[in-house]
Amino acid sequence: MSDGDFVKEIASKDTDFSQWYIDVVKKADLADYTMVKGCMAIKPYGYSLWENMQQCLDQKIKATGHKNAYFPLFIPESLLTKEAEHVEGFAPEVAWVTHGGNQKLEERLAVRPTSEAIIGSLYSKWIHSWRDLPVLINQWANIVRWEKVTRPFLRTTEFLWQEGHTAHKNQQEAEEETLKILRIYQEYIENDLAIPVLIGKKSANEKFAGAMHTYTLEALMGDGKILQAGTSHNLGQNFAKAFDIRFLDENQVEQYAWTTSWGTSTRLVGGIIMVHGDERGLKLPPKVAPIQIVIVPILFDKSKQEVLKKAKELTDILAKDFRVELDDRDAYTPGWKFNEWEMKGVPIRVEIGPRDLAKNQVMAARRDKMEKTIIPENDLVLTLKKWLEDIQNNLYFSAKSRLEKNIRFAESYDDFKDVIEQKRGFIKTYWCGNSECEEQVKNDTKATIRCLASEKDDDSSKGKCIYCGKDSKSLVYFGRAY
RNA sequence: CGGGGUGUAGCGCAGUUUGGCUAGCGCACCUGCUUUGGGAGCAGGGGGUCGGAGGUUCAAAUCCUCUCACCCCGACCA
Repeated sequence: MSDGDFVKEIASKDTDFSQWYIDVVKKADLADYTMVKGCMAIKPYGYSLWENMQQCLDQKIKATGHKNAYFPLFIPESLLTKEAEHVEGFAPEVAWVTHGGNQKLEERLAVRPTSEAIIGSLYSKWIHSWRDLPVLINQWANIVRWEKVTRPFLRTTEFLWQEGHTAHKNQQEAEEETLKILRIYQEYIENDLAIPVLIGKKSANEKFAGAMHTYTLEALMGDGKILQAGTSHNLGQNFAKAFDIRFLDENQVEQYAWTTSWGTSTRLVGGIIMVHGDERGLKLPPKVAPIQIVIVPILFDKSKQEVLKKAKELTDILAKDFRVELDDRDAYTPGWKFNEWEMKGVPIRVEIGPRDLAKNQVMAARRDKMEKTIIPENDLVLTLKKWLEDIQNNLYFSAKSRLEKNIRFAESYDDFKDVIEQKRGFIKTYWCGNSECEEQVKNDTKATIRCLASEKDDDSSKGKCIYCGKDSKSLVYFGRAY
């Protein structure tokens, strides 16, 4: 039997990836469209997934000495415009508040597209001495960016994220922070979300507006396109100078602080869908799945009461170790439920019916491999625990092997264009460091430099630029990005 | 902003060319009975005024004018 026999509600992943993506978002009950373009409602199942993701990352952020805080949604125009490169980068996508009630405001207010400006202006009040540093703050917040093309989770007008903002007493400490966060992000995205990433520095064209440099994590999606999964910026003293964040150091010398900022967003929900999903729908990594195990009782008239009773007992037992749900809805047949929970990506399904009752066993099915196995009741908790770990690893390693197969080396620009047209994925190649070459490649192929693989004096950087043929400064990864 | 397309029930669509009975179908929804180990069956039922405004006509989902929204391609773009 082919998948087509089962999948009645979602488009084919192979032939129509973007429709498949939209279908999964809607049918798995993650989110819904609203009256405002680009603004989605995140439904309970999707939000629960986000909450689990938040929790995983929040723990890691806090474990490294950062504290959460909250800053305002509105940023006065005069504040936003203080860092020139920053404004220029964000101006086209800022939403403005011009009226309070019926009264026109003296100065219009930006709805934050990111919070460097508002936080920078406050840090200037809070930081006076080297003893005040470092300041290590993170906030979970919503952000608005007026994008022309929007897609649920991947690029929405309003989205949820965390943004860290830190201030340090010297360049080195700021750089260490930037890299520490990069590693935390990598751990979170690879271990918790099971999404393998390539990490590295951004080119000047692609770095954050106003940053000294940006580190990024780049992930391969199911259609060969690349998703930027998170970024960590070393802002140097640019923002400290713009927002006047100064302190007296140990030697009584006045200095500007060195700041960093870093963020990951609900976009990663889109990443989870596009990395792990298949023809049947979502496939969720156990560590963040809202429901890890669903129990479907198989009900016949004669045995209904006993089976339900047993199913409830099992649910209570499993609830001590897992996020578990009993699906005792009467209106749907087991087959219908199987398909629905598969679409929603629940890692493990446990079936219990009269046959199992008699033998003190259950039937269990894994979403990742679509295998059904009988498990004796006595072994249940241990087996399921092992399965969840297994599924988590399996998702990661299959994604990892897909990633590795989709990093290709391009010898010539013709090769490069062929690969981008036909296979996509990452292309590893040399680059001279000139923005114009990067720009030309983008115009020709829509591919951009996702990140640098190595730089300058490193031997591995030596080669000829893929576009102009001159000596290269860097080995880089190109790809078409979301 | 340029080119193309689509708006009829929650979703997907037919009907529009050639105006005419109470605007129809599938899925979903509600009620009841029978069912339930891979998307159940039968019976009954609720829901739309045809994107909006104006016009032509005895009569408009259908023809005309204007307008709005959305989608695709291009341009733009963390």
